[in-house]
Amino acid sequence: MIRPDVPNPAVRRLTLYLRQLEQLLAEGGDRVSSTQLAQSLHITAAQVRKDLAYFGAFGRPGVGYRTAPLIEALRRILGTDKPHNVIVVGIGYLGRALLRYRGFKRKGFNFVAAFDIAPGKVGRSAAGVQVHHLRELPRIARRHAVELAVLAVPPEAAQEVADLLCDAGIRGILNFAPATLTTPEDVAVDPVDLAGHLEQLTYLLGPST
Amino acid sequence: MIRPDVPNPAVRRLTLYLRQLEQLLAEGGDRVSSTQLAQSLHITAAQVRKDLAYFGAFGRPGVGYRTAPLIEALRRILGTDKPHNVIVVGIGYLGRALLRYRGFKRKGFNFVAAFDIAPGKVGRSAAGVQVHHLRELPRIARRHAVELAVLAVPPEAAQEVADLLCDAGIRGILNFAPATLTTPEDVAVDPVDLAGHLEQLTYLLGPST
DNA sequence: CCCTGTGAACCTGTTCACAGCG
DNA sequence: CGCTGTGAACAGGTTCACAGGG
Repeated sequence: MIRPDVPNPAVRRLTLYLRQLEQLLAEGGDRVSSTQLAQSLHITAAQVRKDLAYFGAFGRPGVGYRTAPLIEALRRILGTDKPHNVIVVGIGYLGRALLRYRGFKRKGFNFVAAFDIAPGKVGRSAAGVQVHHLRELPRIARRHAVELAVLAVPPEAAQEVADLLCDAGIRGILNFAPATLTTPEDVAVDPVDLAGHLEQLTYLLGPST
Repeated sequence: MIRPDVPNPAVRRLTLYLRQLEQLLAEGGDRVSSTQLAQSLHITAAQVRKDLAYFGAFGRPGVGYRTAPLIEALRRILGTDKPHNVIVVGIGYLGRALLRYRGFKRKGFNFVAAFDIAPGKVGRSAAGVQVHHLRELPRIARRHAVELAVLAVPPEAAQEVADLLCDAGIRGILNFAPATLTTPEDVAVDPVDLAGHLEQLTYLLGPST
């Protein structure tokens, strides 16, 4: 199955559509129009239609989209129709919070192992997940066929760990370390720079106000 | 001082330039070329030059950019040359981890108060910050002239709390709740959907591989 | 008549290529 | 000669506007 050429921003919005649809379904709405969806997300209706149309004709003219089937379709497209095994590397406060974050499990992400190098952490468990020494990573990642990793280590260690993850067959890295990672073509990195996000907001506060 | 019309992606990259420059300075490099900067961030040199040129002529032809002054300039542009008071609303695991996250303090963000509604949390302190009842928010936010808030509450409560924040004079919200917020024009929202980010990665894993 | 799907027009942001300065 | 700053060319995404189906 060949992936059609879809703009990256459109894929990011798919997540938002899915979220909105799930809420809508919970409230008993079994149909939506692109206009409704657009308004609740503060974007245009044409945008919604075009984004969805990249992946198929899910709606019916004159009617709109049926909520439940569209949810299912979006989950299949995004890959969250099946559960995924995930590992976390770096068990500081952030790593622990992420292990406990319920939004992940709700989407079918299961943490199967955690990794660190601090003697005080290795061998214990965090949020019900066993913490292993980093050197065990290749073995354990392969055993559980893990494809996704969450990286929450200090920036100095990030690249080194990323290399290890790539060697261990990981295909996607959610990177919380404020560092730019270099990975092979076939390993995706999604960077989340927490301090950077706050910095964007201070920019918007305006000059010297 | 009127802000020139700068593309949003360019502002986001400013954060990356700053990060790279700080690392470079720590390693003793007192000059950089757009090419070096570009390579370390996996973008083009023209991009770097154009982004910086939106804000002024910081470099010298034939030489490049001087690290220290450029860092200073970027901090001033982004608004992190001065410290900022920040509050956190929602003291779950994520909220607590964010209170402890060192990357914030390193950029001059100081948490002056935390808020929740759970009786077991209110009145205690988390990560050295006092946890108040949500109803105290307006008073405390105003007293400390707080402009920025981190929102880490359940999605159902997000909009309600956002309204409260806006009324309390907050100018920017870093939103970790998976919900789209509606705010007045002059209040900026930067959404960080953690589960959404992992979902982007599963999309990239490809269909049924 | 309402609402989708879509080519075409438009716009924003990126890359190119070069003039000009140290 | 090296490297910046920048207008001009280009590319990628968004919005428009309408044809066509329920």
